[in-house]
Amino acid sequence: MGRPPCCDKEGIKKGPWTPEEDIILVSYIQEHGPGNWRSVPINTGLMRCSKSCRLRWTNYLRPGIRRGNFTPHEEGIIVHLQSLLGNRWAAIASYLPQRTDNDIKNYWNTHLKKKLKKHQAIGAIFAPPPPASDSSLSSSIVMPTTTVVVVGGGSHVIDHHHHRDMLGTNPLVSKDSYYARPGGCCSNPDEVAQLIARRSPFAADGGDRSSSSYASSMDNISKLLTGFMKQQQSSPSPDAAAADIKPSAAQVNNNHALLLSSSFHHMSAGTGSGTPPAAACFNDMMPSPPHAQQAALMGHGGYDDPRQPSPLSPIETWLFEEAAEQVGDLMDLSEDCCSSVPMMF
DNA sequence: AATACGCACAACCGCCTGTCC
DNA sequence: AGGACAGGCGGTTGTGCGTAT
Repeated sequence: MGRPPCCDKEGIKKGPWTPEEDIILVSYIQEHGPGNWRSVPINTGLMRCSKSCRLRWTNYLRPGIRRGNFTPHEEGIIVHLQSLLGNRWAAIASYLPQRTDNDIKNYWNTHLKKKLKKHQAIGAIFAPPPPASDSSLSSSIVMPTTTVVVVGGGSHVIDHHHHRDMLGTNPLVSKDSYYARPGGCCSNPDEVAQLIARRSPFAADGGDRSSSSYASSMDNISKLLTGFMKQQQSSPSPDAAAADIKPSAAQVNNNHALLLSSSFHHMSAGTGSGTPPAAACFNDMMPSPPHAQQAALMGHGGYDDPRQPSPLSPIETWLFEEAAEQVGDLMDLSEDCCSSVPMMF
Protein backbone atom coordinates (compact mmCIF):
# COMPACT_ATOMS: atom_id res chain seq x y z
CA MET A 1 0.00 0.00 0.00
CA GLY A 2 1.04 3.56 -0.41
CA ARG A 3 3.41 2.89 -3.22
CA PRO A 4 5.81 5.82 -3.48
CA PRO A 5 5.51 7.94 -6.61
CA CYS A 6 7.84 6.80 -9.35
CA CYS A 7 9.40 10.23 -9.59
CA ASP A 8 10.33 10.58 -5.96
CA LYS A 9 13.70 8.98 -6.39
CA GLU A 10 16.82 11.01 -5.86
CA GLY A 11 18.63 12.09 -8.97
CA ILE A 12 15.60 12.06 -11.20
CA LYS A 13 15.80 14.96 -13.58
CA LYS A 14 12.79 17.19 -14.08
CA GLY A 15 11.95 20.02 -16.38
CA PRO A 16 12.20 20.43 -20.12
CA TRP A 17 13.71 17.68 -22.20
CA THR A 18 16.90 18.36 -24.08
CA PRO A 19 17.48 17.31 -27.68
CA GLU A 20 20.01 14.74 -26.47
CA GLU A 21 17.45 13.14 -24.22
CA ASP A 22 14.94 13.12 -27.03
CA ILE A 23 17.36 11.41 -29.34
CA ILE A 24 18.26 8.81 -26.78
CA LEU A 25 14.62 8.13 -26.06
CA VAL A 26 13.58 7.95 -29.70
CA SER A 27 16.49 5.76 -30.54
CA TYR A 28 15.65 3.37 -27.75
CA ILE A 29 12.03 3.19 -28.80
CA GLN A 30 13.06 2.63 -32.38
CA GLU A 31 14.99 -0.36 -31.20
CA HIS A 32 12.58 -1.75 -28.65
CA GLY A 33 9.22 -0.24 -29.37
CA PRO A 34 7.12 1.76 -26.95
CA GLY A 35 6.00 0.08 -23.76
CA ASN A 36 7.70 -1.30 -20.68
CA TRP A 37 8.47 2.25 -19.68
CA ARG A 38 9.93 1.10 -16.42
CA SER A 39 12.92 -0.25 -18.25
CA VAL A 40 13.47 2.79 -20.45
CA PRO A 41 15.39 4.95 -17.98
CA ILE A 42 17.28 1.92 -16.73
CA ASN A 43 18.41 0.82 -20.16
CA THR A 44 19.06 4.23 -21.64
CA GLY A 45 20.68 5.89 -18.69
CA LEU A 46 18.20 8.72 -18.92
CA MET A 47 17.78 10.40 -15.57
CA ARG A 48 14.04 10.56 -16.05
CA CYS A 49 11.24 8.62 -14.50
CA SER A 50 9.33 6.15 -16.60
CA LYS A 51 6.27 8.32 -16.61
CA SER A 52 8.18 11.24 -17.93
CA CYS A 53 9.60 9.10 -20.74
CA ARG A 54 6.18 7.82 -21.68
CA LEU A 55 4.71 11.30 -21.66
CA ARG A 56 7.50 12.72 -23.74
CA TRP A 57 7.09 9.99 -26.30
CA THR A 58 3.32 10.07 -26.35
CA ASN A 59 2.92 13.81 -26.54
CA TYR A 60 5.86 14.97 -28.59
CA LEU A 61 8.10 12.35 -30.13
CA ARG A 62 5.63 9.77 -31.31
CA PRO A 63 5.44 9.65 -35.11
CA GLY A 64 2.36 10.96 -36.77
CA ILE A 65 1.45 13.72 -34.39
CA ARG A 66 0.90 17.29 -35.46
CA ARG A 67 1.50 20.23 -33.21
CA GLY A 68 -0.04 23.66 -33.12
CA ASN A 69 -2.11 25.33 -35.81
CA PHE A 70 -5.44 23.74 -35.14
CA THR A 71 -7.66 24.01 -38.18
CA PRO A 72 -11.19 25.35 -37.90
CA HIS A 73 -12.35 21.85 -38.66
CA GLU A 74 -10.39 20.44 -35.78
CA GLU A 75 -11.61 23.18 -33.51
CA GLY A 76 -15.14 22.29 -34.38
CA ILE A 77 -14.57 18.64 -33.71
CA ILE A 78 -13.07 19.41 -30.35
CA VAL A 79 -15.87 21.74 -29.38
CA HIS A 80 -18.45 19.25 -30.44
CA LEU A 81 -16.87 16.26 -28.81
CA GLN A 82 -16.22 18.20 -25.65
CA SER A 83 -19.87 19.02 -25.47
CA LEU A 84 -20.65 15.36 -25.86
CA LEU A 85 -17.99 13.77 -23.75
CA GLY A 86 -16.89 16.44 -21.33
CA ASN A 87 -13.21 16.72 -20.49
CA ARG A 88 -12.35 13.25 -21.65
CA TRP A 89 -9.41 14.39 -23.65
CA ALA A 90 -8.10 10.98 -24.47
CA ALA A 91 -11.44 10.02 -25.96
CA ILE A 92 -11.59 13.27 -27.90
CA ALA A 93 -8.03 12.76 -29.07
CA SER A 94 -8.96 9.39 -30.48
CA TYR A 95 -11.05 11.26 -33.04
CA LEU A 96 -8.16 13.54 -33.88
CA PRO A 97 -5.46 10.95 -34.30
CA GLN A 98 -2.77 13.44 -35.18
CA ARG A 99 -3.36 15.33 -31.97
CA THR A 100 -2.50 14.33 -28.44
CA ASP A 101 -4.86 14.59 -25.53
CA ASN A 102 -2.47 16.98 -23.84
CA ASP A 103 -2.39 19.23 -26.88
CA ILE A 104 -6.14 19.22 -27.19
CA LYS A 105 -6.54 19.87 -23.50
CA ASN A 106 -4.17 22.81 -23.64
CA TYR A 107 -5.83 24.18 -26.72
CA TRP A 108 -9.20 23.89 -25.11
CA ASN A 109 -8.09 25.61 -21.93
CA THR A 110 -6.25 28.42 -23.62
CA HIS A 111 -8.30 29.09 -26.74
CA LEU A 112 -11.58 27.34 -27.15
CA LYS A 113 -12.94 27.86 -23.67
CA LYS A 114 -12.52 31.58 -24.07
CA LYS A 115 -14.06 31.59 -27.51
CA LEU A 116 -17.03 29.67 -26.23
CA LYS A 117 -17.42 31.97 -23.26
CA LYS A 118 -17.41 34.95 -25.52
CA HIS A 119 -19.82 33.21 -27.81
CA GLN A 120 -22.05 32.33 -24.89
CA ALA A 121 -22.00 35.81 -23.51
CA ILE A 122 -23.12 37.27 -26.79
CA GLY A 123 -25.64 34.50 -27.19
CA ALA A 124 -27.08 35.33 -23.79
CA ILE A 125 -27.69 38.88 -24.90
CA PHE A 126 -29.35 38.08 -28.18
CA ALA A 127 -30.73 34.59 -27.84
CA PRO A 128 -34.09 33.68 -26.32
CA PRO A 129 -34.04 32.21 -22.79
CA PRO A 130 -32.54 28.74 -22.62
CA PRO A 131 -34.70 25.66 -22.18
CA ALA A 132 -35.14 24.02 -18.81
CA SER A 133 -32.01 21.91 -19.01
CA ASP A 134 -28.87 22.98 -17.18
CA SER A 135 -26.82 25.81 -18.46
CA SER A 136 -23.53 24.12 -19.15
CA LEU A 137 -21.89 24.55 -22.47
CA SER A 138 -23.10 21.21 -23.62
CA SER A 139 -26.69 22.05 -23.11
CA SER A 140 -26.66 24.59 -25.84
CA ILE A 141 -25.81 22.11 -28.51
CA VAL A 142 -28.85 20.20 -29.60
CA MET A 143 -28.02 16.56 -29.96
CA PRO A 144 -30.40 13.83 -31.00
CA THR A 145 -30.59 11.51 -28.02
CA THR A 146 -30.13 8.44 -30.10
CA THR A 147 -26.94 9.80 -31.49
CA VAL A 148 -25.48 10.29 -28.07
CA VAL A 149 -26.34 6.72 -27.24
CA VAL A 150 -24.62 5.50 -30.35
CA VAL A 151 -21.46 7.36 -29.49
CA GLY A 152 -21.42 6.32 -25.87
CA GLY A 153 -22.21 2.68 -26.14
CA GLY A 154 -22.43 1.79 -29.79
CA SER A 155 -20.13 0.36 -32.34
CA HIS A 156 -17.44 2.89 -31.65
CA VAL A 157 -17.09 3.17 -27.94
CA ILE A 158 -15.03 6.11 -26.83
CA ASP A 159 -13.35 5.48 -23.55
CA HIS A 160 -10.13 6.00 -21.67
CA HIS A 161 -8.61 2.93 -23.13
CA HIS A 162 -9.19 3.59 -26.75
CA HIS A 163 -6.18 5.81 -26.67
CA ARG A 164 -4.03 3.13 -25.22
CA ASP A 165 -5.14 0.77 -27.93
CA MET A 166 -4.01 3.23 -30.50
CA LEU A 167 -0.62 3.48 -28.97
CA GLY A 168 0.44 0.01 -28.35
CA THR A 169 -1.96 -2.75 -27.67
CA ASN A 170 -4.04 -2.62 -30.78
CA PRO A 171 -4.51 -6.19 -31.89
CA LEU A 172 -4.06 -5.10 -35.48
CA VAL A 173 -0.52 -4.09 -34.74
CA SER A 174 1.74 -7.06 -34.84
CA LYS A 175 4.15 -7.24 -31.99
CA ASP A 176 6.73 -8.74 -34.30
CA SER A 177 6.80 -5.66 -36.43
CA TYR A 178 6.34 -3.36 -33.49
CA TYR A 179 9.53 -4.63 -32.03
CA ALA A 180 11.02 -5.14 -35.43
CA ARG A 181 14.57 -4.17 -34.72
CA PRO A 182 16.30 -6.45 -32.29
CA GLY A 183 19.58 -5.49 -30.76
CA GLY A 184 21.00 -3.48 -27.95
CA CYS A 185 20.28 0.14 -27.35
CA CYS A 186 22.66 2.99 -27.95
CA SER A 187 23.33 5.04 -24.91
CA ASN A 188 26.34 6.79 -26.34
CA PRO A 189 25.09 10.17 -27.59
CA ASP A 190 27.43 10.19 -30.59
CA GLU A 191 26.33 6.81 -31.64
CA VAL A 192 22.72 7.75 -31.16
CA ALA A 193 23.12 10.96 -33.10
CA GLN A 194 24.72 9.11 -35.96
CA LEU A 195 22.05 6.51 -35.89
CA ILE A 196 19.40 9.16 -36.14
CA ALA A 197 21.33 10.93 -38.84
CA ARG A 198 21.56 7.78 -40.90
CA ARG A 199 17.87 7.17 -40.54
CA SER A 200 16.92 10.74 -41.12
CA PRO A 201 15.21 11.70 -44.33
CA PHE A 202 17.86 14.36 -44.60
CA ALA A 203 20.53 11.81 -45.09
CA ALA A 204 21.95 11.55 -48.60
CA ASP A 205 19.28 9.17 -49.86
CA GLY A 206 16.57 10.74 -47.83
CA GLY A 207 13.64 10.00 -50.13
CA ASP A 208 10.81 12.13 -51.40
CA ARG A 209 10.97 15.39 -49.52
CA SER A 210 8.17 17.00 -51.39
CA SER A 211 5.60 14.97 -49.55
CA SER A 212 6.59 16.25 -46.15
CA SER A 213 3.92 17.56 -43.83
CA TYR A 214 6.45 20.10 -42.59
CA ALA A 215 7.73 21.26 -45.92
CA SER A 216 7.69 24.90 -45.02
CA SER A 217 10.12 24.49 -42.19
CA MET A 218 12.15 21.55 -43.34
CA ASP A 219 15.18 23.59 -44.25
CA ASN A 220 15.34 25.19 -40.86
CA ILE A 221 14.82 21.95 -39.09
CA SER A 222 17.42 20.27 -41.21
CA LYS A 223 19.95 22.97 -40.43
CA LEU A 224 19.08 22.75 -36.80
CA LEU A 225 19.74 19.08 -36.61
CA THR A 226 22.83 19.27 -38.75
CA GLY A 227 24.22 21.85 -36.37
CA PHE A 228 23.28 19.71 -33.46
CA MET A 229 24.97 16.68 -34.96
CA LYS A 230 28.13 18.68 -35.55
CA GLN A 231 28.07 19.91 -32.01
CA GLN A 232 27.54 16.40 -30.83
CA GLN A 233 30.55 15.17 -32.70
CA SER A 234 32.87 17.99 -31.75
CA SER A 235 31.79 18.93 -28.26
CA PRO A 236 32.82 16.89 -25.25
CA SER A 237 29.87 18.29 -23.36
CA PRO A 238 26.42 17.42 -24.62
CA ASP A 239 24.89 20.06 -22.42
CA ALA A 240 27.12 22.73 -23.86
CA ALA A 241 26.14 21.62 -27.32
CA ALA A 242 22.51 21.82 -26.44
CA ALA A 243 22.95 25.28 -25.03
CA ASP A 244 24.73 26.45 -28.14
CA ILE A 245 22.05 25.45 -30.53
CA LYS A 246 19.21 26.78 -28.55
CA PRO A 247 17.89 30.10 -29.67
CA SER A 248 14.86 29.03 -27.71
CA ALA A 249 14.79 25.76 -25.91
CA ALA A 250 11.12 25.34 -26.54
CA GLN A 251 11.53 26.01 -30.21
CA VAL A 252 14.41 23.64 -30.54
CA ASN A 253 12.49 20.98 -28.75
CA ASN A 254 9.52 21.64 -30.90
CA ASN A 255 11.47 21.61 -34.11
CA HIS A 256 13.33 18.59 -33.00
CA ALA A 257 10.10 16.80 -32.36
CA LEU A 258 8.83 17.89 -35.74
CA LEU A 259 11.96 16.60 -37.32
CA LEU A 260 11.70 13.28 -35.64
CA SER A 261 8.05 13.06 -36.50
CA SER A 262 8.69 13.91 -40.09
CA SER A 263 11.53 11.51 -40.12
CA PHE A 264 9.20 8.73 -39.12
CA HIS A 265 6.67 10.06 -41.55
CA HIS A 266 9.11 9.82 -44.42
CA MET A 267 10.12 6.38 -43.47
CA SER A 268 6.60 5.16 -43.19
CA ALA A 269 5.37 6.98 -46.25
CA GLY A 270 8.31 6.02 -48.43
CA THR A 271 7.30 4.92 -51.86
CA GLY A 272 8.71 2.57 -54.43
CA SER A 273 12.22 1.29 -54.34
CA GLY A 274 13.39 4.08 -52.09
CA THR A 275 11.51 2.79 -49.10
CA PRO A 276 13.99 2.18 -46.34
CA PRO A 277 14.02 -1.17 -44.58
CA ALA A 278 12.66 0.43 -41.47
CA ALA A 279 9.48 1.45 -43.23
CA ALA A 280 7.49 -1.54 -42.16
CA CYS A 281 8.55 -1.03 -38.62
CA PHE A 282 7.44 2.58 -38.56
CA ASN A 283 4.24 1.92 -40.37
CA ASP A 284 3.32 -0.33 -37.55
CA MET A 285 4.43 2.20 -35.02
CA MET A 286 1.96 4.69 -36.37
CA PRO A 287 -1.03 4.72 -34.07
CA SER A 288 -3.90 2.71 -35.30
CA PRO A 289 -6.78 4.90 -36.40
CA PRO A 290 -10.24 4.66 -35.00
CA HIS A 291 -11.60 5.26 -38.49
CA ALA A 292 -10.40 8.23 -40.43
CA GLN A 293 -6.88 8.09 -39.21
CA GLN A 294 -5.53 6.07 -42.06
CA ALA A 295 -6.65 8.69 -44.51
CA ALA A 296 -5.20 11.38 -42.33
CA LEU A 297 -1.85 9.69 -42.42
CA MET A 298 -1.74 8.99 -46.10
CA GLY A 299 0.24 12.06 -46.95
CA HIS A 300 -2.57 14.44 -47.65
CA GLY A 301 -5.17 16.13 -45.64
CA GLY A 302 -7.16 13.23 -44.29
CA TYR A 303 -10.26 14.80 -42.87
CA ASP A 304 -9.76 17.85 -44.95
CA ASP A 305 -9.40 16.06 -48.19
CA PRO A 306 -12.71 15.92 -50.01
CA ARG A 307 -11.34 13.55 -52.60
CA GLN A 308 -11.14 10.76 -50.10
CA PRO A 309 -14.13 8.50 -49.72
CA SER A 310 -15.34 9.01 -46.20
CA PRO A 311 -14.20 6.24 -43.90
CA LEU A 312 -16.43 7.66 -41.20
CA SER A 313 -19.44 6.20 -39.61
CA PRO A 314 -22.61 8.23 -40.05
CA ILE A 315 -22.30 9.65 -36.58
CA GLU A 316 -18.77 10.77 -37.20
CA THR A 317 -19.67 12.26 -40.53
CA TRP A 318 -22.47 14.10 -38.85
CA LEU A 319 -20.20 15.28 -36.08
CA PHE A 320 -17.68 16.65 -38.52
CA GLU A 321 -20.27 18.37 -40.67
CA GLU A 322 -21.95 19.88 -37.65
CA ALA A 323 -18.65 20.91 -36.23
CA ALA A 324 -17.63 22.61 -39.42
CA GLU A 325 -20.80 24.65 -39.43
CA GLN A 326 -20.32 25.65 -35.84
CA VAL A 327 -16.77 26.63 -36.41
CA GLY A 328 -17.89 28.71 -39.31
CA ASP A 329 -20.10 30.57 -36.90
CA LEU A 330 -17.32 30.77 -34.40
CA MET A 331 -14.90 32.19 -36.91
CA ASP A 332 -17.43 34.73 -38.09
CA LEU A 333 -17.95 35.75 -34.54
CA SER A 334 -14.34 36.18 -33.71
CA GLU A 335 -13.84 38.36 -36.75
CA ASP A 336 -16.97 40.38 -36.36
CA CYS A 337 -18.45 39.55 -33.04
CA CYS A 338 -21.54 41.71 -33.31
CA SER A 339 -22.57 41.13 -36.86
CA SER A 340 -24.41 37.89 -36.32
CA VAL A 341 -26.35 36.14 -33.63
CA PRO A 342 -24.90 32.74 -32.77
CA MET A 343 -27.42 29.95 -32.69
CA MET A 344 -25.37 27.10 -31.38
CA PHE A 345 -23.67 28.40 -28.27
C1' DA B 1 14.75 50.72 -21.75
C1' DA B 2 12.87 48.55 -17.91
C1' DT B 3 9.25 46.41 -15.68
C1' DA B 4 4.77 44.24 -15.16
C1' DC B 5 1.46 41.44 -16.87
C1' DG B 6 -0.84 37.88 -19.51
C1' DC B 7 -0.66 34.00 -22.49
C1' DA B 8 0.66 29.54 -24.26
C1' DC B 9 2.48 25.31 -23.60
C1' DA B 10 5.48 21.63 -21.66
C1' DA B 11 5.76 18.95 -17.84
C1' DC B 12 4.44 17.29 -13.32
C1' DC B 13 1.29 15.31 -9.88
C1' DG B 14 -2.12 12.49 -7.95
C1' DC B 15 -5.56 9.35 -8.73
C1' DC B 16 -7.62 5.53 -11.19
C1' DT B 17 -7.75 1.21 -13.80
C1' DG B 18 -6.17 -3.08 -15.64
C1' DT B 19 -3.15 -6.93 -15.20
C1' DC B 20 -0.39 -10.20 -13.03
C1' DC B 21 0.81 -13.20 -9.36
C1' DA C 1 -9.78 -12.80 -3.67
C1' DG C 2 -6.71 -9.42 -2.91
C1' DG C 3 -2.35 -6.99 -3.10
C1' DA C 4 1.37 -5.01 -5.93
C1' DC C 5 2.60 -2.86 -9.82
C1' DA C 6 2.71 -0.45 -14.43
C1' DG C 7 0.52 2.42 -17.28
C1' DG C 8 -2.96 5.94 -18.42
C1' DC C 9 -5.81 10.06 -17.64
C1' DG C 10 -7.13 14.70 -16.33
C1' DG C 11 -6.08 18.67 -13.54
C1' DT C 12 -2.70 21.81 -12.28
C1' DT C 13 1.63 24.21 -12.14
C1' DG C 14 5.94 26.30 -13.76
C1' DT C 15 8.37 28.68 -17.12
C1' DG C 16 9.47 31.22 -21.14
C1' DC C 17 7.96 34.54 -24.36
C1' DG C 18 5.43 38.44 -26.18
C1' DT C 19 2.99 42.62 -25.33
C1' DA C 20 1.55 46.61 -22.78
C1' DT C 21 2.67 50.31 -19.78
